[in-house]
Amino acid sequence: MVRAPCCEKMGLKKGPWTPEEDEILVSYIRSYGHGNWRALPKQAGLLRCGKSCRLRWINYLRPDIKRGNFTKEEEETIIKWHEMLGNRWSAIAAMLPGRTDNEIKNVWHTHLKKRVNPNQSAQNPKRKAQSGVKTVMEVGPTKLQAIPLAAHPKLENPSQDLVSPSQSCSEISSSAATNASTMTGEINDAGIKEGCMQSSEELLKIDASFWSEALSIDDCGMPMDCNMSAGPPPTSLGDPFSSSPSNFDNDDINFWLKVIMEAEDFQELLEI
DNA sequence: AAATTGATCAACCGCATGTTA
DNA sequence: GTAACATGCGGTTGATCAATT
Repeated sequence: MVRAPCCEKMGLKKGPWTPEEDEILVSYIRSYGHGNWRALPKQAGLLRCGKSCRLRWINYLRPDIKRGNFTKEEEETIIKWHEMLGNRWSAIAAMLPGRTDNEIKNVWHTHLKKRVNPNQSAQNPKRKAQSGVKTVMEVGPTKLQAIPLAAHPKLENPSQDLVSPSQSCSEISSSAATNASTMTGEINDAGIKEGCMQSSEELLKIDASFWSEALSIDDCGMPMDCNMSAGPPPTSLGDPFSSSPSNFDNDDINFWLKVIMEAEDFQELLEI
């Protein structure tokens, strides 16, 4: 694969954004959206690379960004999910609507990791493999595959649906936040496309990006359109499912997510 | 008051992966 | 099947500010 040419060569600006630049970016995206980040700065008249624009928008200018200190609940949520997912900041961010992966990453490195490992320096991801500490996602695909399907709730109650497949993403975002903060609530299907999940084995191949994508709002700060009756989302926003056809069933997803989220720790998962 | 140290966080970088032609 | 391009992610850096000496 050939990398895209580096944008700095073109004499583009780097460093902190000025209020003027912010205004230009915001007003452009409000008017035209961001079909193509690479083309956006040129069209908007910004001397920035698309990557920089995207980052600025996502981490700072998006209308739904939540400002201010993290609450106790949010911090607990981060700790809990970090325990399970490792440094999958975008996936963790999906559990905290209004918070960005960058922000969460910063909070983790500045506050939370000290709280979790007071005697240790940060768990260096490059050393993670050596440490013997594995996250659910790392171990899951091998261990969790052994979970007997007989435990599947669908077999006991085929009509049990935890959430309507047509539930809007905004509802999903808020309920995801609730679930994430309590870590024990009912798990919804996070807007998963109806009928696209068919086998629980397939689910176990799932990566944390699923959490992020399925629960996330889009880059414009607007909830991604998960209501299938409304048709596919604009191609510019990307459809996490269209390019990677999955064969999962909503109940499978519900079940395994619930198992994972309700487990006190990973050991508990292994014992299931 | 000045210098030093530590904490914070916005922004950048490189890479992986997905998409398109 | 492959090259070119677009996007997203996680790690890291550096500027800034506050606290301490």
